[in-house]
Amino acid sequence: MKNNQLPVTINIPQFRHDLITWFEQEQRDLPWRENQDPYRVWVSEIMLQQTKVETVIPYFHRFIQSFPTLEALAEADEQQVLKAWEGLGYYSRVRNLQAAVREVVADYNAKVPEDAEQFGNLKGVGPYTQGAVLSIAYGKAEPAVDGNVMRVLSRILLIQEDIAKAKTRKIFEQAVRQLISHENPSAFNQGLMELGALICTPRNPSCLLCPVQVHCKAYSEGIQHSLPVKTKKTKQKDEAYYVLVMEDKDGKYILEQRPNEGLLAQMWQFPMVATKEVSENLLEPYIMERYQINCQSIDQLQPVKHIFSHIKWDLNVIKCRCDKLRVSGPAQQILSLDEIESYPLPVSHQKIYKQLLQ
DNA sequence: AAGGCGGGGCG
DNA sequence: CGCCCAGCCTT
Repeated sequence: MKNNQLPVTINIPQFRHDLITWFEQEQRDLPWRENQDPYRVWVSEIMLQQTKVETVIPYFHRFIQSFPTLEALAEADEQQVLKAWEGLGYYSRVRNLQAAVREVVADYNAKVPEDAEQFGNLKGVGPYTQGAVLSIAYGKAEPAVDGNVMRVLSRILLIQEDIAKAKTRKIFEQAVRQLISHENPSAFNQGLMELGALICTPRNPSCLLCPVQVHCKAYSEGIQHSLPVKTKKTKQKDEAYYVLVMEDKDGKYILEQRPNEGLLAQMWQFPMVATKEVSENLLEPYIMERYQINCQSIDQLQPVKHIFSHIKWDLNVIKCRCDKLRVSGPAQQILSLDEIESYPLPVSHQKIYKQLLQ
């Protein structure tokens, strides 16, 4: 192994002590901190990926209530699992999680493996989640480097590498391996993240309240605001669709399931067609040809704009009153408003659904 | 190494 | 508006 570690020149024992003492004093009372059940810790870590704590809390309660144990989740209906995740985003997280717990039941006698390699090879478990679950649930001294940790340590240790680059994470993992408390890896890792969430925030960090201020090189040089260095910029694509809300005389609607892969995989929606595929005045014949359905009338509902991290959707919502609906494929259903309630819809289509309720 | 993959909240 | 959030997977 090459000895190219960055110089960690802070007082390590003092830093550990200051961080852990602060964490034990100031940590938030969060539902996944009630105990160290590896399953609950695991669920929380998946939910918290790219998602704020306040957003996760209600989802965590509902999810654990519906699927209290690893076995319960393994045996659950996939649609119900997806429904429990509805609105949380990044839906592959929960499909991977269920696949992984099924793996644990099949291969590890329904016990979350303590072995880093075994746990890390499970679906949806990357380097961060691996270290987080193993340290928090099992007390293993493994690094758990997320965005918080990179921000906090970039400031304390004055690390100027671009955190948008994939290999940079390894630098921080090496730093954590030198810093981490072997007596209490859980409090150390959670302390770094809690510090990032409460004190060492992206903008306007509260350095005057920081329990490890005396260790912080960025603060001592007054450059905490310019760290971490991050280059990646997002460019969004614009996409415009007609959303076809086809309603029959019984107040039922056609819903279709999205493909198994890609954006909003396996979620349900009102049928959509890209506006560039058909001009608005030809929608009726299009519906006739594509869905074999005769429209009696066409109305515009409130248009919906929806922003993803990488796409902007402009949804032109068209309500078609139809004499009789029919499905034109296995991925379609004719459903009442009540029945739609039990299907997982992306937020953009929940907005449309809410219009129909009025 | 870079891009796809949600949704919400903040300045 | 752009940025960030307890990231992972595919190419």
